[in-house]
Amino acid sequence: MSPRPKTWLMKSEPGEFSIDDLARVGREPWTGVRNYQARNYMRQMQVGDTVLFYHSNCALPGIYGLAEVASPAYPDPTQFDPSSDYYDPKASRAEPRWDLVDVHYVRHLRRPIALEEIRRHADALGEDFALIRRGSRLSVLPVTAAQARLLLALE
DNA sequence: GCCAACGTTGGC
DNA sequence: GCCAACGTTGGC
Repeated sequence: MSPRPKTWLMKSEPGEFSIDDLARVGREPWTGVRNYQARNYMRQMQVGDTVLFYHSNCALPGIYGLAEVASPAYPDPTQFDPSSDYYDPKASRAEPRWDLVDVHYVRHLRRPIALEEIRRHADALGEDFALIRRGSRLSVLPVTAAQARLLLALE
């Protein structure tokens, strides 16, 4: 049994869904993850785990806020919806492929922690930090307690 | 089971 | 908008 709560980092394009959007709605199902490794990490999540909310594909990529896992993993309904961008014709309700968790808003960071700043601490963060591992595009990834402490100390 | 082609991610 | 890196697909 690993210590709880754990910390995770989840990426979202702010043009699609930003920390401001999460603050407005309060709670949101994290739809659209279509990568097996990211899905498997969501399956490991437990209610109460901390989420570092990361903005990708934007002017200043980085961590913008904190959220919390609000549900255990369950099938992502968008995989069944032919009108959704995330529809997966190979998934069925009997045999779903993709899971998600709900997250709820905790707070904005006092200031964003930019990717560029995070990179400057690459040595301390270590090789296992997938966010800055070369070539890694994982959109859901685990953060160790030490890494989380270091990152949040930058705020 | 190999691997080329293709689509996607995401920083810059 | 470019492009490197990666994951998936499908022909063989």
